[in-house]
Amino acid sequence: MFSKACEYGIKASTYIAMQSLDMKRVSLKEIAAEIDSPIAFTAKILHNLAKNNILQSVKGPYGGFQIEKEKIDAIKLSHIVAAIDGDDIYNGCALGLDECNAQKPCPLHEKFVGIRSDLKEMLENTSLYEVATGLEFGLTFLKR
Amino acid sequence: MFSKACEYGIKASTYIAMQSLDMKRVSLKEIAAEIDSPIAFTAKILHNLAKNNILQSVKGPYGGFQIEKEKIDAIKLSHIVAAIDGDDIYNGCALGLDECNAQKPCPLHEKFVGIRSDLKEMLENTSLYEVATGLEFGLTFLKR
DNA sequence: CTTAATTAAGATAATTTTGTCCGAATTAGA
DNA sequence: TCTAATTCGGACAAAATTATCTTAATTAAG
Repeated sequence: MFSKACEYGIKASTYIAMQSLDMKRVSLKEIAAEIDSPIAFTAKILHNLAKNNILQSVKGPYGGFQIEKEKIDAIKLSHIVAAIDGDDIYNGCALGLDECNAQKPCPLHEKFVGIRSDLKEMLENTSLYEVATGLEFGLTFLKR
Repeated sequence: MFSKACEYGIKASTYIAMQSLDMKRVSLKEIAAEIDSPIAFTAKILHNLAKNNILQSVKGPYGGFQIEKEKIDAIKLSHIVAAIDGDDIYNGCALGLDECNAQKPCPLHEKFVGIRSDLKEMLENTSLYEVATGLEFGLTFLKR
């Protein structure tokens, strides 16, 4: 479904958001430990998300990653996925055709219309706030 | 969504089914040309599907691939996907957790329950017959 | 100003997926 | 039986993804 990079990106963003709601900036090392991901690979993903204005990085001692509190509700899963994997997951053809639409559909096109739009809608309507609070309340988990 | 191998597998099976409905056996070369796939890679995928009893291969001159006419309606997309990609697409965790369920869910678990079950149901209920006839009637396409 | 903690950035490596090549096995037909 | 057409099977290669390593840049604090 998602690439490994995207999975890490979503998990990291969720953890950073949770800590940012509590005014805490978190280090790369802490993030990687919390989401069980390779440190250097995670660094690149976070760098990418920072470039895409989804989170902020701060260098130096006491540095780390954070998300502006006011943005946590505005950032949707679709933003993170688009930054890392692009929009193929909900806009691309299930069979990989370059041109696949109602006019010239692949054999699975109609079958995927509903599934893809449900997925797109879910990603566009699910905020980082929502997933981060579930984590904070101990209702959801990032490891195991 | 699907791996490249799985995309080729679905397209090839659809084309073979369409020709088998017309009592025609088709060669690897013809299949690869019709679905626009690399020949040798396609051979391995078809070999796998043959081992999994989804289609039949016949060696020698006038050999090629075919699907028993009576099985075309019984073969579902889920069988092809399971043989090539496994069942992760509808049974796995969206964030890659080994253990992710209602008792110990990842932050996206609930969000994906509906999407995954829709996808599973669709793959389990869509027969090769259905997709092959759409292709035969010129309603759907395997290239471009 | 110096030091230490941290992210940035790029080179490199490992792994997985995708793709190619070639000889072996099979088989229909001359 | 011989030949040619085909799949089979395994080794190999290329590309993409995932992961690691090293050095540079930045910055807080003493």
